Amino acid sequence: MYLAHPSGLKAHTVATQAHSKPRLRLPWCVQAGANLFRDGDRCAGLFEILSGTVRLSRLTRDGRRSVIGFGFPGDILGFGPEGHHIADCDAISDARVIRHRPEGLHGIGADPDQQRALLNGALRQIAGMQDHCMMLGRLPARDRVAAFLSQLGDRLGVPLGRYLAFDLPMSRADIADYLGLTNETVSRSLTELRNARLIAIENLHHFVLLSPQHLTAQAEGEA
Amino acid sequence: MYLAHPSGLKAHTVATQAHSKPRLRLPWCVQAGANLFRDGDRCAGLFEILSGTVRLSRLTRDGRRSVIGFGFPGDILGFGPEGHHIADCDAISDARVIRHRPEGLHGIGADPDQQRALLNGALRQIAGMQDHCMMLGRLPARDRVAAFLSQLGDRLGVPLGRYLAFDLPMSRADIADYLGLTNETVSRSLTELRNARLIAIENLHHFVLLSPQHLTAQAEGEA
DNA sequence: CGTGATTTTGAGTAGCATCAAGGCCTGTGG
DNA sequence: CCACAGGCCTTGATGCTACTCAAAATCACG
Repeated sequence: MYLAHPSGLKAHTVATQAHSKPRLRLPWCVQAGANLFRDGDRCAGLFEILSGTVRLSRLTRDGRRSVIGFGFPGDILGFGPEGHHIADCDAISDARVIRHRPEGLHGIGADPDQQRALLNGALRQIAGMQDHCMMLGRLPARDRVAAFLSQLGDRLGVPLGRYLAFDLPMSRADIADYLGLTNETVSRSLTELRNARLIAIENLHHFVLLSPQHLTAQAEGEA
Repeated sequence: MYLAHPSGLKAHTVATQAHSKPRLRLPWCVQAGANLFRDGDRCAGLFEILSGTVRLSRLTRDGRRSVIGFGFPGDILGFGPEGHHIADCDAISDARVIRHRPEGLHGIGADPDQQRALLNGALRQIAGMQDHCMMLGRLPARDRVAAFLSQLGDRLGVPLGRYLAFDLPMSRADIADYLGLTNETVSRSLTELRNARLIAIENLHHFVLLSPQHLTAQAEGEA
């Protein structure tokens, strides 16, 4: 899978390493803008994000870009089917990552616990992509942006009274390519949500969700 | 995963069953319109499609439907994360299915070969859903329909000279819900492709791809 | 053959993309 | 410290695509 939540996958991976040969390498610092791997590369391992944010993207034949997803601290990502990557992965902000070896995937004597953990992570990942597909197919622009901010709030938000505050590390263009919109439409949707008092934009990359419940409702199409 | 291609997964599953207790049940006939499982049901097994076509769909809170995917002969589908289904599965046409037990997923003494096969299937499935997301986000209606027909041609098509012919078991509404369009737009796109001599529509459910290459090019946005 | 469901076609509209200009931040050099 | 240049981001005007509403045509089934 490409983006797995820590629960389940992370715990198993770490536990596995504790009683076998060290498969853990030292944290590796990646500068903002640097590339972790490219579409078509052979998988050399699994990347666990310790800090920072990375972006998974693919290019269409006509040169346009689609952002598949983002990786935040705690996520594990970096292997595709048949042992090859099928997306580009770049650091959006300075990041620290650990590289794990991919024995669990393609080795002969793979650890069953690890395999089951990986499989569970993959199943969760599929469920998440189904949600994403439903959003792309059914929601109007404003609701997609609301859904995106709502997800980021759940993932990164720190409580601020009844609000949720978080840093938004990616650019408007990244968000647009993730949501299937243009950056102009993303920008317009953000001001719309701000005018509706659902969010506050402290500066370009720091957001506050003023009414997470209403934002979630918006994200589910309950206008 | 939800929809796995036969290569890799099917072979392993069958091989596994050959040397252990019989986990195979007799083929089970499902009438068109009947339900295999529902969103929220506990997973009772994996379904392998022998003949016919099934549809995986989910409902949004406001009652609209999204079609996640279709299952054709050779596909294996039917388990989600945490041991629960997260979609409805219905037979579109009369179908024969075999139900496999889900030991490979959640059992303690799971077969490693089977687990690896399942994981590989899940990874392939994720790759397919990424493609679907890119399509939903970036392609105009006509190209989405072209991509859909092109995929069906690859999967179901029988050569007819330089053409590819196949039965299209699902309704226009199903296609629309799969592609994130309305049935009117699907219909208009089909006539557009017919007028462009890329396809022929013998009757509502029997199609011929007159120029598979051009159709694929269309599907990739190369207008 | 008749009835209801599905599909196709048509007219009008809403929403998003495109094209274009202006504003805001950042970093650099005088 | 200030001026300037180059990105991003926002806002505006316009056109096109696909949705909505509506009706006609075709198909499926009794």
